[in-house]
Amino acid sequence: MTDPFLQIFQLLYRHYGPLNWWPAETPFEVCVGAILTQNTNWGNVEKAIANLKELGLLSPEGIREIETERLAAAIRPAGYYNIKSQRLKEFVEWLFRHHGGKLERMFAGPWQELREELLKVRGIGRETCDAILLYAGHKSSFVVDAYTARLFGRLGLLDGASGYEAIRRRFMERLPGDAQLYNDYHALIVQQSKEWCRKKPCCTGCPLSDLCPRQL
DNA sequence: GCCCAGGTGGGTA
DNA sequence: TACCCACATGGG
Repeated sequence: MTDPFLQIFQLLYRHYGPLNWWPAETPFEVCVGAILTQNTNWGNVEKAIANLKELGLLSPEGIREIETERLAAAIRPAGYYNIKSQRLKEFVEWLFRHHGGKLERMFAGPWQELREELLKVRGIGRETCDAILLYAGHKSSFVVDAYTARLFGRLGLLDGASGYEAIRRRFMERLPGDAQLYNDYHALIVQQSKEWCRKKPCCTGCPLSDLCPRQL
C-alpha cells in the first residue's frame, strides 16, 4: 500500500506532468519572485519582474543601488510595493553582509542552518524561505502554502496538524528528501488547487476524485 | 462592485 | 497559541 502522500503525487504527476517550476532565468530572479509573489497573483509578479529586467535591476547590485522609491515604482504591479521594495532591499543587504552579495556562497553551507538565518531576515517568512531554498538553491526543503493546507486538510491527511512547520514536517517525514520531488509536488498542488478546488462541481475529471470527500 | 491571489509582521488576549 | 489587521495591484 503506497503512502497517500506519495500516491497523490503520482496521481497529480500522471495528470499534469512536470510543470517545470520556478519560471525564472536565474536563482536571483527566483528569490525576487518569491518575495514579490507574497499574497499576489503570479501574473502581476511577472509584470514587476519585466520592469526590473528592463531597468537592469535584476541583480543583487542593482537592487542594492537603486533608491527604494524608484524600486517601489518599478514593482508597483505586484502590489504592496512599499513593503516589498523594503523587503527586497533587506534581503539584498543581508546577502551582501553575510555572503558577499553572492547566492552561490549563500547556498554553499548546510541548508538547514541557512534556513534559520534566512528566517531572521525581515520579510522572509517560512514559505518565501523554503521557496528560495528549493527553487533557487535546489535544496530539499518542502514548500507549504495555503493551497497545501487547504487541499490536504480537506483530504483528511493532516490529522490535526496546523501551522506551517507541523504541516511541512508531515510531508518531509513521509516523502524521500528529494529536491526534484518537492519541486514538482509543490507546483502540482498549486496547479491542482487553481484548477479544481474552488469550482462548484469539483469532481468529474479531477485527478483526485477518488480520494476527495466532496465527491458526492 | 466584489473576491481572490504561489504571505509577513505587528499587535492583542 | 490563536485571531486580528495593514499592506495594494490587476484579472475574473
